[in-house]
Amino acid sequence: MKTELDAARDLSAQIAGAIRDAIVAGQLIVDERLPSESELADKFGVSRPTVREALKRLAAQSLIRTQRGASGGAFVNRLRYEEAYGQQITTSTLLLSMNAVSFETACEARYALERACAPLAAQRRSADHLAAMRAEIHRQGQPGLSDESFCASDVAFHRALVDAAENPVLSYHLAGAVEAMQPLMNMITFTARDRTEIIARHGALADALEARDAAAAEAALQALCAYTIRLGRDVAAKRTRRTQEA
Amino acid sequence: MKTELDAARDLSAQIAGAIRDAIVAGQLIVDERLPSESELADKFGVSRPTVREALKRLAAQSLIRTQRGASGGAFVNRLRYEEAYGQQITTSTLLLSMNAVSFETACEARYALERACAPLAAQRRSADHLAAMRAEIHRQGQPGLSDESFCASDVAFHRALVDAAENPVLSYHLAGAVEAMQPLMNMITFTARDRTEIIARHGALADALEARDAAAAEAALQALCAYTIRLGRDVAAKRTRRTQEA
DNA sequence: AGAAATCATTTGTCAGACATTTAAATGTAT
DNA sequence: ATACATTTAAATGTCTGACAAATGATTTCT
Repeated sequence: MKTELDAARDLSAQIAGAIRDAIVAGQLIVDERLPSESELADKFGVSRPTVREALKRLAAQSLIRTQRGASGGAFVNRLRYEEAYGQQITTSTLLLSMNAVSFETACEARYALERACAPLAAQRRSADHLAAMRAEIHRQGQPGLSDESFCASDVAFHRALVDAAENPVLSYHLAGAVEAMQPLMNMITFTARDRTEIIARHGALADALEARDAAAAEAALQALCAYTIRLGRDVAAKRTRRTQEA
Repeated sequence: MKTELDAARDLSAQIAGAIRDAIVAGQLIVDERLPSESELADKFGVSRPTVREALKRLAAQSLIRTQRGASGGAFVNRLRYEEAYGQQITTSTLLLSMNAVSFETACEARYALERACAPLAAQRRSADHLAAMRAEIHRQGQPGLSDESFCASDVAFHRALVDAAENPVLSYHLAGAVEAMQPLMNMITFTARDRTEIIARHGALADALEARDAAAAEAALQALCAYTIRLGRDVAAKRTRRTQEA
């Protein structure tokens, strides 16, 4: 039934797959202890190092955690949003850098996704969310702020927007999209005028949420998207010109 | 600088982290070969099994691939969308099941995200995308279709919608959201009337895309979302009633 | 009874060996 | 000289056995 597919894979990959399937299928529930490495080795007919490699694969995906000592072992891990965020961000970042995704494509995706949050955020935003956004806007206006810090604050601002939608599933999916943009954004040099423009848009967005005006929020995001893509185009154009000169 | 954080982790986790950082930072480029396991063992001052565990961790995240034989070894893997999809879907599915996310929350997130695709899909949809959607609609209308197949077709329909936006980054982020809903959807029993209703909405959505009418597409999605959440509520209500009876 | 010491279990790590795969080098025959 | 077969070397895959370290349970001593 499975030998055709499995034959091509390492034993540790097969074992990891079998255990993962059991977890996904709910045969192993959260916090349940797996058999010890020796027992697993016997069960699968392999040596302990092979079992360990399989377990490390699962640990890398946060599917299990291990504990040493008596009554230790490998336990099915409750996948928390915070852990999933990290992996999601790493994967998204690498996807962008390794596949030479254009700034425009990534930017379009990011703002499209944020736009999805706008109506919910307008409806549910708390005073805390608004305060967080205003704080970042203030930060972005401070003189002497490095481009990198400006980008970091931009990310924090947008994450506050996403969190304002009060939907953890949405926050999870957007974490990657928002954070993965940061390396791309860091390639942009923001002039004082650029910053003023962006800060104004952020202000408009915060105002819209405060007024619970979904349409205005979407419009602000749309404008922000267009402006950011324009900035990206300028950078690309400058680089092309420089390359041609050289 | 790092010893405080590293001290708590296994050697294999530290080594995997070091290599991962090098990949993310671009110090190791795609298709570049890592030193052999023996060389890595020397370099990090650990044994080969420990290095292997570290490499398996990275392999589990598709960051590297290994090849046997002469001139084999571990190579930095180009993270492809297809591979990333799979991990994304597994993670999303587990996040939903392990954190007892309500059907409503997941559904809301999914449709909010799809709504983000609607304007782009309306603008860029090709004849192929439309054909794929129509085909799934036709499939959904066939008598004798199991609930499971109906759900699978629903997923295929929505993925066609997402792909119609012609933005791979968007497709990637939505893959998890759409696919992870399937197990939750499978818990619903669709009556003939439910199906008729859903198929009508799907038809309206396809019509809107064909007419390149973004607003109509968003409206259709909104309606579909509301209807699906209602179905979920009914199921939950029935289950509660049954539990109380018992 | 309470604290200390011991024990048993389990993961973490190491060393060395052999099996298997694969590409390159070598040799051979046409 | 080219084409094919053979050998070789390098690398990963796997196994065995061992010891270290952590940790909860047990026993012992006060």
